[in-house]
Amino acid sequence: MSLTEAHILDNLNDSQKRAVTAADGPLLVVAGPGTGKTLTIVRRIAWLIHHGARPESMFAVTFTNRAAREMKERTGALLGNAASKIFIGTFHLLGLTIIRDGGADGFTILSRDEQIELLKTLMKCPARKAQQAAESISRIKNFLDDEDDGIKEIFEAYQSALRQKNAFDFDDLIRVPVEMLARAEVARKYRDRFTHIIVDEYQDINSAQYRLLRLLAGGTGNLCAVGDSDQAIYSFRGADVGNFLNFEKDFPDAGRITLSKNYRSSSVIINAADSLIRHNAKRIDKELVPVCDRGATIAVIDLPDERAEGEIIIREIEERMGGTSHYQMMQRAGGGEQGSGSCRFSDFAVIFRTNAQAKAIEEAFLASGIPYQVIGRRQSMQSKEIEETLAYLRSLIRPDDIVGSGQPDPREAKFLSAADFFDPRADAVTLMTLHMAKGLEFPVVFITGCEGGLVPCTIMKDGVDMEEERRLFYVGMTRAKEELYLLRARNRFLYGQRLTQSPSPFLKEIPDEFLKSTVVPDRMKKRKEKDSQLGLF
DNA sequence: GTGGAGCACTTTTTT
DNA sequence: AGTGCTCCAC
Repeated sequence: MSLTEAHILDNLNDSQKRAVTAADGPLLVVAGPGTGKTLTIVRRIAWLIHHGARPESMFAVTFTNRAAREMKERTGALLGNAASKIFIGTFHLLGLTIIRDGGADGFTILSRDEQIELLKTLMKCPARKAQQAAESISRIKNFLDDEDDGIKEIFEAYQSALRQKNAFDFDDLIRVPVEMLARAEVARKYRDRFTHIIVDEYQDINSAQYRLLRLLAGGTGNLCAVGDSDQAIYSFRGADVGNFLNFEKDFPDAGRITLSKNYRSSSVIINAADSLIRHNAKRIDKELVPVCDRGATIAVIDLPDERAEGEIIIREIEERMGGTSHYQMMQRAGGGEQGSGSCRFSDFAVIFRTNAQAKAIEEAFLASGIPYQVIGRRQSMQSKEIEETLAYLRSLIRPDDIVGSGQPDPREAKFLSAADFFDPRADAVTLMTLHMAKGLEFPVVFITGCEGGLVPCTIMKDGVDMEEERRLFYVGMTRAKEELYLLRARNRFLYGQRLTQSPSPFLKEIPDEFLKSTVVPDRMKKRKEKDSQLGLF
């Protein structure tokens, strides 16, 4: 291997180097936003191999295909051939591999929709009820809830239907391996096989994933958990930050390394976000040190309503792009690529708490002609197209294209979601929820709906976890590299109601020195204007 | 099997 | 408000 130690450590800062070269044993890498987490993981893999670990003996797991793909590509770029022998994939793909390895054969995997369809038939009930049942079953299979009387009968019926069909659902891909590994000889086999384990986004693992990891890491304890308690935003689907916070109790001889240097954002953005997140109690305290310049002050804009919110976003984008007319000229001239400045539409992102907010923003974009893409959920206008495209792509895609040459299987196409087809190279403004924004970065970010009721999101439910909501806002803020806008409407139409909105309480947690507030007054009603003019005569 | 009236619902979502 | 679903009538 031509790779030298110097190559592997090239361009790393001190803490990154320490994480890369840390000795065997449990290791917690606390990696704040923009601190070079993936770089560090990839280099650590290279380091371990350089120091004698066999590629087949390690695996790195992520939650999403997107993250797995990136890690795979970067590992491949660094290590070449050896990289293909390392298991790099999602938790579910790891589980699938273990199940198949155990001799199971010819089974199918039920998609979410197929699962609900099956439950509808079994329960002879409307889709809604079936969906609720699917959720309960999912929670049981992830060891989040006990199997209580209410669900027991349905659960049994569902399980026997799966057996009959020789099928597994998504949750089985974790649960079944956990059960397989309960047998000592099976556990031993995998512990012998996998001597080095790396887990990305450890703060987001749920109970089932935790059990699987404990079983696999039981031998050497060579578990490297990478994550950030401040970016735990999936508790609503069973993720438990507690696993991250308790890592050093779980593995008493664990080392801890904190990556503090932020290479992504201006110091204003980093210091503001850091001040905010320090209001959380359930976290591993860490410093976040900006490497970039101070940058622009964060714009807090107080607007009359959600329409004005859309309009001001358009105005700010057009200003930076040199005006719409310029953009249209470029298009007509067939130039296409980008404007004369350094700005592209893909430099901008609009982020919101709820999908319902997308509508007003989309309308503003449609009226302006600025290209945009909404990522994530079943969105209004694009949903059908996306679904159709997805179905088409799923039918075409060879799985080995997705997961690499290691584990080809036609089933793996089921693991694709809409988010996997988000094209970061498309020159369009990206609209998405705070959840979907995690892991991404943009030069200019607009966070809309910075209002009580939405951030934190309390309109639908009380007893909301304030710390998780604060983390979400933190994730949103730290997506911005250069400029950050925090937009709030005084008046908002939401779920059939016009609401008077107060500013988000989180805004007060950011020191004034980082903010510049602007108030846009209510638009004058045309009629009123006329009336007052007439009144003059 | 289809079309329309009425009804319930509306945070976040990967695999 | 708007949608998506159910259920009933034909």
